[in-house]
Amino acid sequence: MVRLTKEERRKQLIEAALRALGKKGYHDTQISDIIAEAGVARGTFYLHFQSKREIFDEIISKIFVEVDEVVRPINKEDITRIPQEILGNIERAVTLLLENPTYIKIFFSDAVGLDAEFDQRLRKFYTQLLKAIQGGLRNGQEMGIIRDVDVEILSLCLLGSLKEILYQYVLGTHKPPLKQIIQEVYRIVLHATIRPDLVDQIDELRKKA
Amino acid sequence: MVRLTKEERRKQLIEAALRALGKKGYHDTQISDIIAEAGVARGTFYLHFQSKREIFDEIISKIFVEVDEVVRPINKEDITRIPQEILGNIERAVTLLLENPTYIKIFFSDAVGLDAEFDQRLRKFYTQLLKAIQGGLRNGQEMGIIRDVDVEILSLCLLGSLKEILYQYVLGTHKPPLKQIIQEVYRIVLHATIRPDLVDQIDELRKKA
Amino acid sequence: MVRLTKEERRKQLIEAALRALGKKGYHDTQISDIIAEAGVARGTFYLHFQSKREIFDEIISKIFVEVDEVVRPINKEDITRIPQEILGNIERAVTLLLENPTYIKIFFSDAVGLDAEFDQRLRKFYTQLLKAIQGGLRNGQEMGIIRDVDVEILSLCLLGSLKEILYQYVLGTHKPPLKQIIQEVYRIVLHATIRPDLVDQIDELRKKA
Amino acid sequence: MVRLTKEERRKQLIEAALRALGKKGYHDTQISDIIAEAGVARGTFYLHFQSKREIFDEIISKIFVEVDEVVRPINKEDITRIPQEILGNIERAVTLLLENPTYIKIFFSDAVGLDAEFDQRLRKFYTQLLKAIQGGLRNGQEMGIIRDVDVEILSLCLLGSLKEILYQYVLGTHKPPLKQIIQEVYRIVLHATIRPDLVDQIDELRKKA
DNA sequence: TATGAATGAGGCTTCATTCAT
DNA sequence: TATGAATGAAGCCTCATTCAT
Repeated sequence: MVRLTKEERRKQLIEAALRALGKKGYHDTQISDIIAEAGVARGTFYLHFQSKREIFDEIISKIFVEVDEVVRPINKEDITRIPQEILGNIERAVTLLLENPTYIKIFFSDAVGLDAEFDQRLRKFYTQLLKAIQGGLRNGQEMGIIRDVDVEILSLCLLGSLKEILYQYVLGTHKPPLKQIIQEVYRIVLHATIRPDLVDQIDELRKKA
Repeated sequence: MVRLTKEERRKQLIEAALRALGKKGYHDTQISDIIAEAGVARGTFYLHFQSKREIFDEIISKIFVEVDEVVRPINKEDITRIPQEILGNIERAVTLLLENPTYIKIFFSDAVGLDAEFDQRLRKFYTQLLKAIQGGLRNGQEMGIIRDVDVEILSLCLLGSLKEILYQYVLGTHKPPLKQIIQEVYRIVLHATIRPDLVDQIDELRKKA
Repeated sequence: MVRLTKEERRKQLIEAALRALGKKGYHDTQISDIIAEAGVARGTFYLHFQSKREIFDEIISKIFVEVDEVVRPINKEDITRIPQEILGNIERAVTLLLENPTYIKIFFSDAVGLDAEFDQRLRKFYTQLLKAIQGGLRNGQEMGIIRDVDVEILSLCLLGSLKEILYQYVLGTHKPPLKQIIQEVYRIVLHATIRPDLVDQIDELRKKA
Repeated sequence: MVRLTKEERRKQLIEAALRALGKKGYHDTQISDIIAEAGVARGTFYLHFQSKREIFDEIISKIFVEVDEVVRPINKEDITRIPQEILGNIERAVTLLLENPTYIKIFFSDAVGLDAEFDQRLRKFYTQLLKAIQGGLRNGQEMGIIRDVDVEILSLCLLGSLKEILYQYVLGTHKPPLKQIIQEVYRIVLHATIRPDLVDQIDELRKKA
């Protein structure tokens, strides 16, 4: 019988749950899996979490927080730095997710349809993300950089593209080096969004930075 | 007690299951839901399907078939018709899915992570779809129409964009008219893929058609 | 596998639960006991009752109803018949309870403290019973038959006496013939309540009847 | 961490358990409740009691002892003092119980049906009590004071009356002042037991004393 | 073919008790 | 003596599947 402090055990259980979730997905992950992964007795789990649901909530929140920490607001003062900053956000987010493939699995599949309450949290998260993207795009349009395009649909495309790449990455279908992914995504985004005649010019900015 | 032929009953059960699935998702759909929806006794279900899993498989297959039927191979002989044909494929697929939102729900959430066997089927489906898209893109590159871009990543972007739009559509977040969706997607795809200097030219082709 | 109609099985389960309750009391009666007693699988229980609590509620209600059916309102028109009618009520109630000793066990011990909701039902039942007794006593006082005594306390004494006799009967401590119990209780009640100088006179009335 | 002697801690735990029991009843009182009430760690409890059952036994014994200490044997030499002594016993017992409502709760509800062993202790206690009452009654019959009545049933009535009054008192249904309760009970007992023609005479004795 | 009562493995959670510190 | 983390048996309930009618 190994004794840890409450805090340590809690953390360990969350990590164990994350591993279990990664292996089996939410619906097939049982308390048994989590405690086996943690090497702990059944009762110990309930010493730290009131229910299976609670630990899952904790995990979701944890992921939200980590993603939030990594995505920084774009400083729109200095136009020349905008591409770089967008790129930085994408890079940091993608890196975080690729380093924690389970996060992707949870976000993109398990969680959806989990239950009403969670669906709402997830939807809210995406809605905010989309709002942010849309804001950026509209801003670009006002500045005359972004093409005349339905901003809402374009934002969905950007989000969907990223999600799909990550998802397939996790599935192992396609695993190019991280740098390359970012690079390509950036270029695609560029073409999809920037006024055709400005693409080269903008890209120059980035290369300099 | 209504007596139907085996085939009729089977079909009726599949439709009932589809409705139930649409309401609750795979994991929360119980046999009880299906038979309630079908207005049939418990035993009757097992007269037609060996297990819950089997009817689900059937449904998946059904969806695959329908999607397959709607996506037609592009005739590459006549270059001028290519955009139109691609557009046609997208339109037909999108229409099918939007008319059967449950299909989307199943594909994009429930099914993922269902279990190893299903995951493989789904992956295979997507792999084929991606292969087709990639083929088209490479073709376009050879012909000098498509930009010099990582075809694999671009194909993921296209797929992801479409999925995301459909998914958000189902969630009800964003519900523009079908025509507009197709239109915008097409334009985004165009810019994302076509050599910038050819965009206008190509678009002309489509308008004529 | 024996098949009964839903109604039959339900009834059988209630009877089984009643037996189990009689043997072990509420807190120690497990679903296992009930289904063992009924010779039925675990799932079968839940086909008929949503929870352990539900079947217990059902049983309580059943007992309430049976007791209610047996206790008839006293007709105060004909004074000479009042003693006889009271006696009849007591006799029928006592007979019912002695024939179903489990009822007594449940009422007098298991049930008390079960939980807030049930406690309230039980309390309400007793309150009504006490009200009825008190009404009878006050009536008697107005007619000059019943001694000048605190009616509320006297009613508690009457109720408590009866409960105790029944309870000890069930425990097996003291098991005189039913007739004798009724007889003695009546006489005790008589002396405890009736104006001393009228006792003999009143008792004559009963003997005639 | 306050350090107490073994004896002090034990006493403190018993008091805490008594409070917990009073709030929730035996079946719903958990070790957690007791230690929370005592402000002590889980392990500490088991340092002093081997099991939940043990502390409960201790409590029961404690109550038995206290009741025993309060009920004094009747001195039958001086007939004139008998009513007073009986009254004194009742008064002291009732006072003790009303000052410790938990005792009543435990005795009259929780405990009953607890388990075979405890049931036996309780039954033995009551049997002794009843024997004592019966002894007194028979004595009175020999002396020609008590009516010709079934002593066993009468003793049950007396016990039951007292129990019911106390129980309803605890429930809060009826809370007259203590003095009045004793008074009324005495009068009821008097009429229920004493030869009708002696009632007044006997009551005089008490008033003088 | 149709019914719906019956089954029982399996999951979640509780809580008295133990044990390392 | 005191702590509180850890244990695991045992109970409740669900639900896919079976089977007698």
